[in-house]
Amino acid sequence: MDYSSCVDTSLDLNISSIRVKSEAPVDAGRSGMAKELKPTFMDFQTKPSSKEETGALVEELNRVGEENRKLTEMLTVMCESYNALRGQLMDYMSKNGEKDRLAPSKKRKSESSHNNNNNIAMNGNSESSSTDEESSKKPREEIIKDKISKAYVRTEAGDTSLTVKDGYQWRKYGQKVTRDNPCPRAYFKCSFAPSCPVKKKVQRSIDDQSVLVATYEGRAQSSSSVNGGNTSNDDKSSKPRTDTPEVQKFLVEQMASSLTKDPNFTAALVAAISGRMFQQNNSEKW
DNA sequence: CGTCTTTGACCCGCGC
DNA sequence: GCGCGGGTCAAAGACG
Repeated sequence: MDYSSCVDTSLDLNISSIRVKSEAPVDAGRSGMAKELKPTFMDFQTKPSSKEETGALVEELNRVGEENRKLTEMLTVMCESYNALRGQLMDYMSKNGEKDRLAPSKKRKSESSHNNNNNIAMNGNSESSSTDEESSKKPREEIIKDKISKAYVRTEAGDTSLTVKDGYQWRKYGQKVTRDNPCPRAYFKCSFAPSCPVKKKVQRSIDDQSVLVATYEGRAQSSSSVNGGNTSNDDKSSKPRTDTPEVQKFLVEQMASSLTKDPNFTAALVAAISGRMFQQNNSEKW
């Protein structure tokens, strides 16, 4: 699931509360839960003050580790649920979007009608169907080539740049002010492979100028992965390899940071966890 | 020195 | 055929 381009990156998944009685320095919040436990554990082993204390700390560590494992499981379940919901939303949007498209505008590019989508959407599937209408006019090769998806990225208030940090290398080759939006639109090509056909357009939303609308155009690979990342589908031919540890780490960090920054998500997570714990306590009692 | 960004000019499709 | 508008090119400058 690649939502790296529709999120911002400032959050830390840090578990400072878990670092019980440890003076281990914070690891810049980048290494994730399991790794952050290590320094604590090492401290316990190298500086045992007494057997009782060590035993208690190890017990605490085990308990925290178990909690960590449960939280991970819950997070996995939530991600799956989120993906399922997202799929349903995409279906719904593609159906509605089709209605909207059929009505107006014979213009070759009808992008403005999609600006009112919410800022978390990356509606690759619905957009890709937009070529159907034009299929009678376009040359065959273009029909095959076109696969469009959008990403909505909220930016900082003072950030005037048209850059979307999606983890990939783009070369800007043009900028244009369009008629329907006073904010300039920037055109990017993949700079990873010169022959790569994938392109990206970035423009601020006319409704909310703190939101960048990134439109990805390019041929999708046949593997329609279920990872929820439409962008990743589009860019496979252009991107650096996504199976490298660096890229995977980057994506994980992006995902974690965006999820934890979203107040709705954290609220839902807290509710889910507390609900789960409550449920668990009850089931243990009964 | 290589890479990236900027920006005016140019190309092309579409509507009138 | 002409004008408009979106998309692309490419020279020049900036930057590391």
